[in-house]
Amino acid sequence: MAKSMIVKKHEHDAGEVEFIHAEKAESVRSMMRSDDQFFRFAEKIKTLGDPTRLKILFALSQAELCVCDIANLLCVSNSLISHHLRLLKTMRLVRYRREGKMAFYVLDDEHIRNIFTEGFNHIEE
Amino acid sequence: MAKSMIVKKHEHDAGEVEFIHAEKAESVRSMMRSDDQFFRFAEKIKTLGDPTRLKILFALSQAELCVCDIANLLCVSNSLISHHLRLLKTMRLVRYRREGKMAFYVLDDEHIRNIFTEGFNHIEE
DNA sequence: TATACGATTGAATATATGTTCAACTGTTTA
DNA sequence: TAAACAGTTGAACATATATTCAATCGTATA
Repeated sequence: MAKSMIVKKHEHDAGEVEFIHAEKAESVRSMMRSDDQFFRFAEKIKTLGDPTRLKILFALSQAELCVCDIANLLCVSNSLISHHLRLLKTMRLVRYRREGKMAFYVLDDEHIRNIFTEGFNHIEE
Repeated sequence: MAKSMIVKKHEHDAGEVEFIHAEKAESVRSMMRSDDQFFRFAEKIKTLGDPTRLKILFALSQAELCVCDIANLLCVSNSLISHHLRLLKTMRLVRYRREGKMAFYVLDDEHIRNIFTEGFNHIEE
């Protein structure tokens, strides 16, 4: 109903953080990992959170493929595949080998291979 | 060295897609899942690809907590937690229960609980 | 009943991210 | 040696996403 009325916050001693359920919350706090660990973990997961990259990884879990064939397979540009492969390479999820003017990529992460071979929609993260 | 010279593309019969390594590529193509499956899978993974949500899920894997305590625990606003919880609820990763003016949330996904209890940095997706 | 409080919501913002495009590299081959 | 080709790169763009802020809801309480 009414809004923006005068507000007089309940003054609380210091600037200390107050939990409503102190015991439980403190116990959880003691289990918490560092910000950095959560951040890095999230970065790794993000790498997998894109349909195009998932397709690439799935394809590379089936066979060693050159950039060109991956692009045709997914019906997208060479350039796009190359961009994604760079990221996947940085994250050490794929490995590559040069042969003449071609570059052959393979999946280089057994955990991801398992996700795909173990049914895909079955485990589903 | 030089650039933008006249280009005469090698004309190839029809508009058919051509693989460089036809046999391998066709075999991989036959294993491919639908766009929709990749898309939905990626959506689920994306939900986990954020540090704040990971922290929330980890906290809720340790105990049932109210929004307010989660916010204090992570040193972020109530509002932010609420936004994230809505998404997590939509994705059926958390469950909640109302009690008076408070809402208590818990983790509602055993697979995620395993990821956390099995070492966190050990499996690391 | 008016105020406080926990929680939710929507709009606004800033930033991150996927995709496209054009230019370029290095290798092959005609 | 010049053209074709596989692949890479950086800038530009559009969209998605996380976070903030102010307003609001419903419940409790002084």
